[in-house]
Amino acid sequence: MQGGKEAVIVDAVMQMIREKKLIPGEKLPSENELAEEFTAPRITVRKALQQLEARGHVYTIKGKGRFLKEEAKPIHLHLTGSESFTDKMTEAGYNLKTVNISCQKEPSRSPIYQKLEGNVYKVSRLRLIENEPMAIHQSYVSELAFPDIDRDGPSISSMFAYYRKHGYKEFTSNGTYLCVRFPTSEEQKRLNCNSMIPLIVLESNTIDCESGKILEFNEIIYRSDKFKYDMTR
Amino acid sequence: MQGGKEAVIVDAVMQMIREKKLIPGEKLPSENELAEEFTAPRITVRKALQQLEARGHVYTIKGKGRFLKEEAKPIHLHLTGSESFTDKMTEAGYNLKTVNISCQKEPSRSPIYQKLEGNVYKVSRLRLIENEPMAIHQSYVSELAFPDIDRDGPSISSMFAYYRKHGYKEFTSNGTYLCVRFPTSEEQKRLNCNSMIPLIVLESNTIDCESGKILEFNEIIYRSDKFKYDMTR
DNA sequence: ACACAAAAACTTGGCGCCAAGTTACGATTG
DNA sequence: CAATCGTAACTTGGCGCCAAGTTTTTGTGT
Repeated sequence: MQGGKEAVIVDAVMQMIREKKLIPGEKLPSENELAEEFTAPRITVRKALQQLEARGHVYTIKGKGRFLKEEAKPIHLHLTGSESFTDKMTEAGYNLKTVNISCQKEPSRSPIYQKLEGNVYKVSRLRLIENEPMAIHQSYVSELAFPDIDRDGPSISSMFAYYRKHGYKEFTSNGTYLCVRFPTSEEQKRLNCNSMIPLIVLESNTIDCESGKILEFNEIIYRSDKFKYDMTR
Repeated sequence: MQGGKEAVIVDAVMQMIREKKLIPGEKLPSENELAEEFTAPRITVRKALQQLEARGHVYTIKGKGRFLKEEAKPIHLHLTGSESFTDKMTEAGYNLKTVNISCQKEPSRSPIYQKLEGNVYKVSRLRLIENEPMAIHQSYVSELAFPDIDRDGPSISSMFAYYRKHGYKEFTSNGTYLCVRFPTSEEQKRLNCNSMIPLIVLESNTIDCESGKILEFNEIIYRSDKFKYDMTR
């Protein structure tokens, strides 16, 4: 895989973007122009530009050219507080909406069965801010703990509210891990993002403070480009 | 940009990897085989496979095929403690080495001049664990605070040691932000990674506890795939 | 029957050219 | 002179085929 020239072209365009030499909506140089400028075959230029598009920086109109995308101002998100995502966004004045995507029984091969017993259901919710999909919240809940989860799950929007309805009042967690990965095609559709927008995934759990009982394991999947992640304690 | 089939193929191969249907070193199906299986043009398959390669999952040998890369076991890294990276790794028993990459004066257009006065030098160090490049640490230091930074910078491996030599004893910071971005071609070389390995960048500063003086602004650039990031407080 | 060389079949990589869409320019018409 | 239409020049997108490397099969000689 010939990466040298392609990387140089990607670097050069990224620098143009960073230094504001290109403004959002502005047309990028054409493939032919860049091929000449960098003394590279057109296919190499195309690969570089397609990489930029996959990363979400650029959109393409056939016959017209490629244009720099407008980038939204990232939303400040405190990653290390104990407040829920909902509370954080609401307090900051954002219009937050939650849409339940699905409630599905996990297949028996799923690694969740190394952590939870009984039939485990994955409840997935899409979080939208100002009507734009920003994050996916997924909770893994056992039927042993919540026998009606299969029936209730498809209409749950807040897991905390659901747990409160079952008598749990205060919640904590005993560990949170962060990883970065790329969206599946399904996630691309849900989050309206390109194939190479990295997702920040926080894996954690929810524990009832009083009994120490694990209520769920969860994953919060954020678009990495939509938030400014504050790690300050 | 035709993304549908490409994304489906990427998903399918990623699933094969996740479910251990492919073991490291094993050969992937050829472009022609996948083109037939997914009823897609060969160029679409190639794009999908090249995406997997750019993400670091696959390596290619021309004439032979594509093979699944061995993935190292991620190193546990506590992101929210106050210990230095060096202390964390050393305490965990890893063989950590630091190589000074460069010390360069920041160009006048640099955004660092909105935060620091005087000539600012960027001191870059490469952090290797078991001789494998894992992270880049970059400190932005002003000549006003450290008049000899230009001369001393190229041989600095520990900023904390340098500050201690100047009489500073205890350090804190007043904020840390996390973002995810892709490596420049230079970073790809330094970190020995492909173009689409996301980097986790922690931006912070170092403050002298006693005087409250800002000693530096810094960025720690981690390969996102090499660590298991523990966010637990 | 075995060993070696050549050819065929397979693999990924690259390129030229045509396909499909848009814009600009020149010619024609009212 | 302005408006409209057709053509050329430009744009990105896709495909067939050849390039370059590897492996397998076939043919030949001992």
